Formats: sequence, structure tokens, C-alpha cells
Amino acid sequence: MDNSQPSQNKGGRPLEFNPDVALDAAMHVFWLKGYEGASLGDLTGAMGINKPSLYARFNDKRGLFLAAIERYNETVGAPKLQKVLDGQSVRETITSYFEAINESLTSSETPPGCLLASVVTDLAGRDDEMRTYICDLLASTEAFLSARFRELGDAPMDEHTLAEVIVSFGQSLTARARVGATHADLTARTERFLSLVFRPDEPIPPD
Amino acid sequence: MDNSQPSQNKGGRPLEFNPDVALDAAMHVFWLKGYEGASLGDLTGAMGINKPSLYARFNDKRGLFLAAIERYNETVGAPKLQKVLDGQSVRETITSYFEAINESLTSSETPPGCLLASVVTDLAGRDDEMRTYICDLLASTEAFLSARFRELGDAPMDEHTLAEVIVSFGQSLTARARVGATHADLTARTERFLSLVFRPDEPIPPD
DNA sequence: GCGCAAACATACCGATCAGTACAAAACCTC
DNA sequence: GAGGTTTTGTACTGATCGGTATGTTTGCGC
Repeated sequence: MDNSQPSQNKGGRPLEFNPDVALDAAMHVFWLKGYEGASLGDLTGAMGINKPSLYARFNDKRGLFLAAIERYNETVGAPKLQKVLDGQSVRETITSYFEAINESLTSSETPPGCLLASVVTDLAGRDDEMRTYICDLLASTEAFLSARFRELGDAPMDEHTLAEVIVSFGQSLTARARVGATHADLTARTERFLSLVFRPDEPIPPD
Repeated sequence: MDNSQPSQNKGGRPLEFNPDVALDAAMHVFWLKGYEGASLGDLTGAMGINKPSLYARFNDKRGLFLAAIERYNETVGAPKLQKVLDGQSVRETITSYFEAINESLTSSETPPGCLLASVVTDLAGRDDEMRTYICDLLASTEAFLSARFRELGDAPMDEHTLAEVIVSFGQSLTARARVGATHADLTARTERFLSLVFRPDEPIPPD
């Protein structure tokens, strides 16, 4: 994925900043402050550029935001999903999924929680483009996990239901991390959740 | 809970607006637009008052926001919890909990989702007071459900673990509703989730 | 070197932001 | 009615918002 689309095709003064590095900085600011809460001063300051450079490359604040969440998905979200393919059983897959999530949610190098789950999901209440963006992402994640579960073949229940519940619990982890839960907190909660999904069979008392 | 603390103790011009009605309007604006996204113009317009009246009663924008989320909790959140006490079994309790949540999350008379789960949780990433507010609320909800489960005595597993998982799934519903899920969507997802929690016992294949 | 093209820094734009000063208006007690 | 008290509407504050006009600088091909 090359992010330097409109530059260096002909002569002219060369770009003095790395677009991906600047985008990472912008992503960081949005992640912490939200969309409306992030001012252009905050953004250009963190990116180390000035406003005309920002507008030349990203059109406007919203364009920068769209680029930032796209980069978030490419550098933070998608790699997590690829890593779970190493798991050779449903349980291993789920475990590594939650481990990857928890790691990213509580990293000391980034704001707490998930940019998409907190900032973008909040925005989705008043912005249809964000709404469908998140919807599609959730649906494709569930489809991805569901297909992998079916491939592995050892799911303790319907694969799609399992994928739904796994993604749902992942969403709750993002909210917990946003309000300050530590990695240990999330891990403990995850283990208790897994003890429910993979519990030993025991009779359910009738109503 | 009387919201007219600093008025009518002595003479003076009487208040021309109902504080609770105005607060409901402000809550609505914050719910839809977020904290930074809601301008004083939006707020006073929806509340039907002008700025000096707002500042006289709520100090500043943040004071109004605190009052709004307090009212949200009193009028939207807390009544839900009281209603689940009607359930005479764990399953009934959980079912009515999710029904109440889903109803409120997708009501056509309010913005999508949950004010606390989307707006306040996003804010919590940069605001410690909001952070602890949400943490305490989640913890007390889990404690409430856990205690009720123990009281009823027919939980299919450890009551605290069950309460944790129930509240977690509820959090995922709030996010789904924020991105446009309908009441039917949430109900269907809830039913699949419940089929996992209350599934008939069957052997788990060994790893 | 010269001319061109693109990115730079500065300074600026109107609009809107959160918050307030002030005086008229509406009630009370007396 | 007079005096005191609180709320009201209007008009305003300095600061900051997102976005831009402009001139300078730095590279390229020639």
C-alpha cells in the first residue's frame, strides 16, 4: 500500500515529511481526543507539518480522519486477524485472537482502547459513512472467524454463533480498556469468558 | 430527586422553564453529537433557554454534561435494573435485562445506542472523572446481577462469571445499536448468545 | 545558468467556540 | 406602590475553530 499517490510524478520540491509517519501521529491524536476534540493545531503539531501541507495531501480534516482510520485498520487491526491463522484448533484461534486484542488495547505506546470501537463508533451515531464502515468491518471479522472455525472443524457449537459471540466479547474488551482496564484485567475476564464457552458438560437444571 | 436546588427559596422572578425537561433536551443533544460535538448553540436551542439561564443553573458546559449523564442514569439506566427483579429465575432475569437494553438502544425517540457506552466511554480515554464513573457503573451492575443470580440460586455456573459475561454482551449490544442495528438484529443476536449460555449439555471434543 | 512545478512558512480569513456584562422584566415581602 | 431578588433577552468578549491566499524556497529538466 503506497501512500504517496499525488507526489513525485514530475519535478518540484520534494516532500519533507514521511506521509505514513505523519499519518501515524494524526491517528494517535484522533485516537486520544476523538474527531471533534482533535483540532487542526493538535494534528499539525503532532504531525510536524503545517496546515497547507496537510490540506494538500488530505483535502480536509475529514479526509485526514478517513486516512487515519484506514491506516489504523491496516497496521493495527488486520495484522491481528492474520496472526490467528496460526492457531490449529478453534480454542487456539480464539485464544490468540483475544491475546492480540488485549495487547493492542492496553499498549503503553498508544491511547487506551480501540480507535474504531470508541471514537468511530461514537461518530457512527451521527455519520452514516462511519456507520457502514464499522458495520462492514464487524461483519467481515465475524465471517472470517466463522470460516476459520469451520475449516478447523472442532467448534463446540455452530460456527457462526461462536464467531458472533467471540467478536461481541471482543467489543466489550475494547470498552473496558477505554475506561482503564489493564492487560491483566482483560486477561482475567477473558479466561472467565472462555471457561463459559469451553465449559465441561454438566446438566442444566430445568426451569 | 428534586432538580430545582438553587431556586424559589426567596422572592425573585420565577423560572420560566422546567429544569428536568431542559435537561432531557440537553441529554438528547449530547447523546447524538457527543461532548465536543455539541455546541452551546445546539444545547440552548434544544433546551429552549438562553445561555445566561444555562450558566446560572449548570455552571458551565461540563456541569451540564455531568447533570445530563446523571439524569440519563436515573431515567434510562437505573429503571432497567429494577425491572429485572421481576424475573423469578436466572434465565428470566437475563432475558428481561436484554429486552430492556435492546428496547432503549433502538428506541425511535432517542439517538441510537447508549449515551454512557458511546459518548462517555469515548470521553473516558481522556477524562479521568468519566473513566471512574463508567468503571463504577459497570462494577455495580455486575455486582447487582451477581447478587440477584445467587439469590435465585439456579445459575448454570459461577454467578459472578455469569454476571460478567452478561454485562459484557450487553456492552457489545450498545456498540451494535450505535452503528445502526435494529431491535430485531439485537434480539436475534441475543437469542444466539443465550443458546450458548444455556445450551444443552453435550460432550466437548478433546484438543 | 533558466524556467517550471511542487512544497514550504507565514499570515490571514470569516465563522463559531465557550463564556459573560448589563439592563429590562417578573415575582416576592412589606 | 417601593425595595429587594432572581431570571430573562440581547449583545458582546477574546480565543479558537477549520480552511486558505500568498509569496518564498527547493528541487527537477533543460
